[in-house]
Amino acid sequence: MTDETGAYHHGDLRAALLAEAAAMIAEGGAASVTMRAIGQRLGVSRAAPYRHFADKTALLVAVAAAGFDRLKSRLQTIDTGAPRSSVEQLRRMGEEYVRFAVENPAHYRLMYGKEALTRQDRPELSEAAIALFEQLVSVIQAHQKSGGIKRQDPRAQAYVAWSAMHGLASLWIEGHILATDDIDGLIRQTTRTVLDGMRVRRSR
Amino acid sequence: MTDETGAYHHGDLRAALLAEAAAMIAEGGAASVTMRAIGQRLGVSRAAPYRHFADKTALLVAVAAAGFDRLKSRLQTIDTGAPRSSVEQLRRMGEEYVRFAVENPAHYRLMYGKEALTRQDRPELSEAAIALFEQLVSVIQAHQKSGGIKRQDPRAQAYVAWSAMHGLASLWIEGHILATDDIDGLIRQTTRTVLDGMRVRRSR
DNA sequence: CCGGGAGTGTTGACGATGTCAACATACAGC
DNA sequence: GCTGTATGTTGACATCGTCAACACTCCCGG
Repeated sequence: MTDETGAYHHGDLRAALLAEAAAMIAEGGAASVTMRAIGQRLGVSRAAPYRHFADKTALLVAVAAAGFDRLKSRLQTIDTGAPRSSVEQLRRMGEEYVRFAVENPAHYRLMYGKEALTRQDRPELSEAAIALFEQLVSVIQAHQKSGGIKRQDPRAQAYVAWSAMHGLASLWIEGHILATDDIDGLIRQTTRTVLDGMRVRRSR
Repeated sequence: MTDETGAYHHGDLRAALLAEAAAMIAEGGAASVTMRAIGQRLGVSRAAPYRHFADKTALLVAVAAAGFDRLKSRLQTIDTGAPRSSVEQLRRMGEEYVRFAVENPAHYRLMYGKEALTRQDRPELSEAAIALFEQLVSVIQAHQKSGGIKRQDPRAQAYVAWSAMHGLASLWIEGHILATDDIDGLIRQTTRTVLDGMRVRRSR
């Protein structure tokens, strides 16, 4: 073995904790993650996780940050999977963003639910979110250059787009959207509306 | 006394619990609300709240629902405060929505944070949120008739607008928006972008 | 007027949970 | 092989939500 993370008694408990916590979140929500429960599922004692994470919050923050990384990778695939010429691609990224949330509701909730995590700043989590945001900014800048969307502050535009997608994902996850049957249609309409508002056009 | 809620020993503990819980949420977040703490602050025992609310969740749900009511009233003021002729009014409603969230971050978080509240359906909370949504639908319908915005499914359009506003509020509250200095400008840009995407126009 | 019942509040207790200190074990490098 | 450190375990404690048993207060019917 001799991984860089170490593999003493258990054999890389740190990675196992991250995976098991993510699994438990998917099964029963973040509230179901208990130091005792996760230890039991991994065959270690309740205090074992404290050798790898300062406290329960640190573990959850790490899981949440991993979620941001996964989401970013998924969007990156779309970003590089087609030419940046058409705003169509930006639209697909938005759709993929919401789809990730719909497929991983509890994980997504954890990523954005600061209340459950901390009242202090958790740099690890902030950085992961910022990386995602910067990716979006870069795509928007590219589309500004190609003339697809208005040449405003790209960061502000990125916040607007992010807000719309995150809001839709959040409302859906919390059960506030009753158009249960056609979430895909709603996702499309949301991306189209926002992009239309960002597009270059003659009138007005 | 002889209120409809009763005023026996304490003198309307139920109302006091709601008010005190809201105050504690504003001061220290929803996590700081403890049955023991709230009892102590009101000079009653830790079990006294259980005579008025089935459990802690029920209390928090009631507080959250009250938040939806307050928010709805606030938007209603704008809705009725000016003629519905201009979409300008819809824009102001959106801005007011986000402003409410920014001014009451912990309360807003509670309103939308299902995780902290329940895994079952809480009809009281759902109904309060739906009432808010229906208000938005009605305003949008009015603007469709006056020709300001596209004649699409008004509910779908309401979801889009709600998503954008809620998303912006949520991102801001969770500290993901670093343009700390000019939140008002960002709010304005968000409402304008979404409304532009919903507007009737010649091109395209 | 008064006695009982319902509404309201209190106390004691229990199980679950996060966390720490003290202790035990196993691996790595000398 | 020995020693130190990384890793894991156990016991304990404080806090929390919640319930059962009890106590008090008010109102209403006789």
